[in-house]
Amino acid sequence: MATIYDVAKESGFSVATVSKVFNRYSGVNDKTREKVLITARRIGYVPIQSAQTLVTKKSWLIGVIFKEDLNQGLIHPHFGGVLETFKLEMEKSGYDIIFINRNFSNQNMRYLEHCRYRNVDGALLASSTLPQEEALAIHHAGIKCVSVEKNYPKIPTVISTNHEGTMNALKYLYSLGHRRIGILNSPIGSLAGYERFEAYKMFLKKYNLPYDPNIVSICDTYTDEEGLIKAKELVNKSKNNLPTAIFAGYDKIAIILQSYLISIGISIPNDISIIGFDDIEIASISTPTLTTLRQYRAEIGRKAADLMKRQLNNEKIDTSEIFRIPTELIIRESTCRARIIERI
Amino acid sequence: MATIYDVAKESGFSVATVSKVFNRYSGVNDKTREKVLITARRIGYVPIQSAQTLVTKKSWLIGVIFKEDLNQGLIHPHFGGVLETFKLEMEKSGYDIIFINRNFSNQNMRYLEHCRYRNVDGALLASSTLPQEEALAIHHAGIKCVSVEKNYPKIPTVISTNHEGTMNALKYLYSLGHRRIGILNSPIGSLAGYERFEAYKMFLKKYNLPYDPNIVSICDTYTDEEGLIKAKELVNKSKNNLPTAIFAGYDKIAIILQSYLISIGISIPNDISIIGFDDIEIASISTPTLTTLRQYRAEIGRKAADLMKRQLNNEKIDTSEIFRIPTELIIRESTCRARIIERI
DNA sequence: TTGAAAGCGCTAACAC
DNA sequence: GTGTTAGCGCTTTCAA
Repeated sequence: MATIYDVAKESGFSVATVSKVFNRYSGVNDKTREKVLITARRIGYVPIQSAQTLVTKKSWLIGVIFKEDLNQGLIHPHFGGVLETFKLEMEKSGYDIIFINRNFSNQNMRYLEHCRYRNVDGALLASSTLPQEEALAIHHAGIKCVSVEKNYPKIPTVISTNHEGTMNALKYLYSLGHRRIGILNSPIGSLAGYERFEAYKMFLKKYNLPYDPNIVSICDTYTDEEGLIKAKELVNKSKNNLPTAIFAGYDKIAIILQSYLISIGISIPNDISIIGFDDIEIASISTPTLTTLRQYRAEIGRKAADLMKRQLNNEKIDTSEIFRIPTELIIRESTCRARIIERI
Repeated sequence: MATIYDVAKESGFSVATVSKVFNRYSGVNDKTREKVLITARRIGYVPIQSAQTLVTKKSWLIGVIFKEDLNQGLIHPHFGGVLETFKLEMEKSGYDIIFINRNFSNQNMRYLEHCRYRNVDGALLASSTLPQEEALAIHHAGIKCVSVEKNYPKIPTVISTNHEGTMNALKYLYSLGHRRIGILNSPIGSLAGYERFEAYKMFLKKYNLPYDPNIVSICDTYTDEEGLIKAKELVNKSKNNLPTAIFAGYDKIAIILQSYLISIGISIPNDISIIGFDDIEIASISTPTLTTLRQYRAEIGRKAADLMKRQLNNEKIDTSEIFRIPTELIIRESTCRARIIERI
């Protein structure tokens, strides 16, 4: 492979000059620059990143810490969508994306080790299981962080308006006449799950509706199996007095719930209305199609990339509040007006 | 950050010895090894990959060239699935995954340039639009390649048994009494599309059925819009004599076709049976659920990783034939016995 | 505007 | 078994 020395020799200038050309320094004669560039192209010179990194300490690499219960990884409909736009935006500025994992060694702090091993300039935290301690260690190592999942002190977070979204969903159900609204929620260990559940409780208070544990089920993990178990649990607990509507913490679980209810002879939405959260592709294809809160994944990814770039340019970022991306209520077939009988 | 010199100084040995310890050389005293390791852990030493790469020319990085019409990127249900397992398997052996893109400069051979810039040891070719010329340039640069999309000379390819799968699908339809079977195919520029279409034609010949261009539509791209256009075209061309069954080149387009047919009052499967290819998640959720050929994406990813690792270990790989992963016919609701009336 | 040279952190002869 | 040392390909003072 051609090195900077080859370009220097061939063009008749020194390596210092060639380096300056490639790093867009000002103090280079235009003719010199042109000659160097032509020579470089002719002999197929490409600067080697590892050599650059060694001296500049800048790798142009962004680590992605991306791991959840499901091990769905890249195909995860929500995070995969966020990541796609984040990646595109970072690539525009010359950064490449690399996945950080825990295979690196057998100690703790493995994510941090992996980050240092690869010298990443920044890290996108998109793991529902990354402990605060590890996140902060990465931050303190001088690696610029942005989170799109949990909220860590001093690290900017980009996430949907879970509270408002959930409120809107519940108000919509209320407007349809529903007064007995259950919840099948995502794990409250995740920020999204926590905020949605808090919104649920606040809604009940605000509208003077009783909190009935018999129509509340909360998952501990995001697996399909657990989703089904909790869906059944919810039905069993309330079988003498089923809710007329159920808010499901995310679309996947809404679909699981819907299928289960249909399988035991409950009609959706006539007997029970269902509302999800995410608006993943399946939501518009399932039967009935799912009323849900759309998350703007591309917007989240774009905002995260923006915050990342600004930090990489050493701008100060306000980390005192979470950056929110609005959600939108998408009304489809899984919700309808509560039957009058319910209100007697 | 602690360097190898710090470890050397602190432990009382030389950098050469420390290096040997970290590279698992044999000629190191056990006690020495232990002391070095303890010191390294104590001061938080992590070897810097860019320094290692500079001297060893090995980056432990695998580039993924992953791009298709749809720009779905990571969320692409087929390639995303393949990539996920590939990534996991490569990570087990110490390799990290990096995405190679064309933003690198403004010339041709941009993928190759990006590969060299990052010094990748191998490249997974998963792009439906990567020209042979560029693929071979990467191969000739000494970068180990595996393809999971197109077939390039001298580069091992892992792909599903498209021919047998399509044959099985069509035979199944035949066994249900269908004699007028249409096809709404993926672009034949892709290997998958080509092989499936060839299998279709061979099936007709084998079963002595006429080839009728009125029930054949082939997409030029993988976009949803094009899918719908070609679906309509197929129906329009054959509206006086509709097929009783249609083989769709991939699940997404099968769903689009199905929705369209239902929207114009055609009943699935009673009027027309539909069969897809992929078995993506939606296939089991759509209404009716989709009969389809399951592709074992994890198997493809695993086999690709295996071939990659073997090349990285300088094993010779037989590239004379394509490595095939079997498909499986998954029978669901979108297919049924042809009505007798059709056979009169 | 250009060039000489030191050094980034590591590996791998080679010498001891 | 262990240590010395010359690079790997690049950037960046500093001097010319």
